[in-house]
Amino acid sequence: MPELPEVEVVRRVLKDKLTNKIVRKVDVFYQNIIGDGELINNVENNKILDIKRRGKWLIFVFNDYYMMSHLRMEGKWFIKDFEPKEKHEHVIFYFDDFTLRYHDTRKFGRIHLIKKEDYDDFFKNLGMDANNLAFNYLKNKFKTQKNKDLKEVLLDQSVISGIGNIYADEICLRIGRVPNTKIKDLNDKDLENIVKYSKEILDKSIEFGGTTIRSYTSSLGVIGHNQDNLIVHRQEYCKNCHTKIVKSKVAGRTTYTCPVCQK
DNA sequence: CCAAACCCCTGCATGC
DNA sequence: TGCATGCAGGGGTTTG
Repeated sequence: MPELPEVEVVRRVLKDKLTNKIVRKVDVFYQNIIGDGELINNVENNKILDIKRRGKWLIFVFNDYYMMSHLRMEGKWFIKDFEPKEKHEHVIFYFDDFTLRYHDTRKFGRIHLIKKEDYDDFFKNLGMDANNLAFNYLKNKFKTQKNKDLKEVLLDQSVISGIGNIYADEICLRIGRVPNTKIKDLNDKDLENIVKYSKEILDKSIEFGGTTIRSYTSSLGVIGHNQDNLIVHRQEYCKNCHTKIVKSKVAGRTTYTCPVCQK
């Protein structure tokens, strides 16, 4: 389940391999990935100028368009030769000497082609990136979230973008708060810690190539080793204090908490 | 207006 | 061994 660090690692690999390459043809094999009537074939014979990222969104930059890719649970990008399509490959981009394939076993991911002028509108409900937060921004955003659980708000992409279930647990651990702490019970020091440790945790994960929990896949650029750095998420014992981790549900998600490190 | 429920999907775990 | 059942999960949409 790619979150900000995994998407960033993929972005860097794709940017390196695809910048200045021209898409010759696009084949869509599963329409729901693209959405109704979207003209993804408009990128044919267009050059990829850059690849950017915002939250968990990958942004392929063309002359007149941005192609927005969200991997959701299991989406992956592969670069391959001109070999036959595999079962879970749903979109194939043909270049002069290779192909780029969107692979997604659960078909939850989405690819949208938008006009450049629609960029702001597309992201109008997206919060600041989790590795570049600011205290005043959080202070202001949290005013409308007072009775919500901390973890629910960390996962809310309209408040903070890029955090998923793994890093939400890790951030709660690092700031020493249980995930079901109400926002109104956080003090300024907690907010400073969210800003500081979100950046630290996510940047470190990027450095380690992201977190790879399902090791049977070899997703492009995402054979990361950050799973070795996780302190609570999917752990049996806390890596800080070796106390047995408590498993529960918060915000509808499987949640891991250390009863000693978190209050 | 908000929150909860539902929906999209498949692989895997569980139970019999 | 194999079949049926159910669960996970990001985020958009629908319902209450």
